[in-house]
Amino acid sequence: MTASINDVARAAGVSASTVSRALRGRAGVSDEVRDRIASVAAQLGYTASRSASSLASGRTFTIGVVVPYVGRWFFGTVLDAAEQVFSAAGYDVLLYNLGTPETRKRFFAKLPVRKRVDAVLSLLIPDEGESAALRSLGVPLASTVGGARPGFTVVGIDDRAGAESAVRHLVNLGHRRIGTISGSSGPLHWTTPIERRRAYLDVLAEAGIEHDPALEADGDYTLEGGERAMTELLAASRPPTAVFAQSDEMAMGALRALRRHRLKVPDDVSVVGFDDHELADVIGLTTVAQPVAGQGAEAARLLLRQLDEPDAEHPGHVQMPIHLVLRETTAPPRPRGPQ
Amino acid sequence: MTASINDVARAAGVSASTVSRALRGRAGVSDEVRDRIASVAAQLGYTASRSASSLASGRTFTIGVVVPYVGRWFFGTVLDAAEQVFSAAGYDVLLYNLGTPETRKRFFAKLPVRKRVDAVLSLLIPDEGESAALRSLGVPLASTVGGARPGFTVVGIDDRAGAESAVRHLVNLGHRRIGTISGSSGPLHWTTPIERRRAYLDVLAEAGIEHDPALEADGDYTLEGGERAMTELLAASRPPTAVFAQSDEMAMGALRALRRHRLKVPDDVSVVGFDDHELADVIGLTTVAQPVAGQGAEAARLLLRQLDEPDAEHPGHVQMPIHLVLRETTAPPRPRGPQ
DNA sequence: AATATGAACGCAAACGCTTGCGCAACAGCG
DNA sequence: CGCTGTTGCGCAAGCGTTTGCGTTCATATT
Repeated sequence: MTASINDVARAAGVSASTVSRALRGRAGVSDEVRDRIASVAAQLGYTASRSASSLASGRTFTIGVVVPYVGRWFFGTVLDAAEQVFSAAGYDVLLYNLGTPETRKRFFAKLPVRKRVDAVLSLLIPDEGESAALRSLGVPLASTVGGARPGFTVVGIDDRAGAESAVRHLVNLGHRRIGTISGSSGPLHWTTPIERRRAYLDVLAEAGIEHDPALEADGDYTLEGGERAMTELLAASRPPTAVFAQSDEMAMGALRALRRHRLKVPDDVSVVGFDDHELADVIGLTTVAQPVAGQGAEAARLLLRQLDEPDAEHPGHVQMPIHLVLRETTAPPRPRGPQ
Repeated sequence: MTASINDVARAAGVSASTVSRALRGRAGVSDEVRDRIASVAAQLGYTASRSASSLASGRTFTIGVVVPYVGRWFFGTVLDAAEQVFSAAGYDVLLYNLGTPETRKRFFAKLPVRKRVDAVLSLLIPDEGESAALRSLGVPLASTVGGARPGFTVVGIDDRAGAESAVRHLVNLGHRRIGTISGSSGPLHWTTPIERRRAYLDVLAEAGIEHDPALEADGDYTLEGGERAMTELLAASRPPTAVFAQSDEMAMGALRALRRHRLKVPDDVSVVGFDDHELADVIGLTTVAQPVAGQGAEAARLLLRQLDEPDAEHPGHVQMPIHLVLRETTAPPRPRGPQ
């Protein structure tokens, strides 16, 4: 069918080993022979079979990337950036999309990446068992979400500081009834929602505002969840004048709910998000910006470095910068009548 | 390191061939032995090496998916849906993100998928040479974009009809100066922008409206491009009262531009998009809805069917339904003074 | 009872590479 | 001129599966 290494060897009048060495830039081949082999290979349209070469060498030149939802902006963007780094370095990307609990379970049970990848980049936070499963692969691991984890290189942001700046912004504007839409649900062992919520509580306490449980709702990190959560908050006996949504997509859901309730943003309710979604600017959403693509690229680079220098010292946790972006969904609370 | 088929064979007291047959459900193994092998394999945590098995069998159980930009909503969503179908069927997905001309060129020059995949799903429109390269792989091909192409199973929508319904909607509202933001740029041999533009021209003609070239601008299928294009249109001597943006992301860019110009939507300008982006609903964008995830899933299914029954008859082109979704960015034109 | 039939399993040859080792040939050295 | 190194290349043994074919043994057939 397609040309094999022996076809090339025969056509070039050398042995298969020389072809192998020549094409991969290994030493021990004269320039003349190397050129000849290269041209013959090109002419025959020869590409080494990845299966055969990885079987023989143990290297797969493939990176496994596991993602909760490729379709969501955050993950898509991280993946995009990471893929570019990997493919530029000659690695292929094997994608595992683990949206549902079943697919996730099946993935970690069968571990289809075993013997198939040189490293794994996880865009989801594995629980203890899942972490152990990944570690059992014996390859470098990285993650772009959550906090530091043994065996993983994780590049992330300071969730606490980011959330603090968001809530503090609302406090500084004069808000006292500040709600939050969190994303804590699901079986994810995710430090992110914990950190962000903690920051919310801390800033409130620091400002001397009493915490009202009726002002917290779960938005499941989705648009629809954000909408539901906002609706819940509005149903409180004393609804909030400002809301910190712990992701932009939930913030957008909140905006939708507010629109349905004929409430004006920011006049009636202020909203601040988290992520700086690509569309946050379009809708004028005030939010905490994090370098999403940057984290994907950085994680990919760190992984590659580990593959290149397995014995060197490698950072276990790097933090990327964040900053608050002021747009048009936050303003001082509407002056009230007799308070 | 990790267990091989011989370890399992030894532990189960059978030959490697029997293990192979047993684990893959092939005939010729008694139930008793099959069970024993299964339990031994589970105990040893054995997974067959994909490299070895595909080298021996010629099957890779891997699908190559090539995407222009994973980060963009449309492609991310298609990919998500397709991946689910593939992984449910036991196939892995090898992702190629071909955002830049260089990566794209390199991909088609080296064809890293050669001997690595059983089929290819392309979310970009290959030109003639690229199509030929893909066909040379000798595996089933599918695509979710553009029109019918020889050698490909393509699942798409009726772009012409969709665009017509969008423009006709604007006409019916009473608009006469209708602009369009197209996405024709780039070296993509893409029928989509051609079809959508054609529809735009046809409907104008059908309504007896003279075509004004100043009301066409290129938005490059991006948010920023849409914004630029809208700004251009507004600079026309007689700016449009309505705009048909040929994708939702460009429509969102247009909305941003309009906001910057302090123009009200839909009071001053109506906007209709195309795609029904997940956030279209949030911002109330009137648009032509197409089943994005549906197309990805359908294409994946068709590809799998071709792998299962290579000799059967397979459809070359399937069309999915579309419909106009009315929201809040379109309205009759503001009554003018002496016209 | 002899033979054909089929099921269950093992043998061994691929599959297409990589790589340690060996062997020339040649250069540099004293 | 012999000796040690170096360079360029081929040999052959893997890497871990799959699969065609052969063998054995129990069962069915005449």
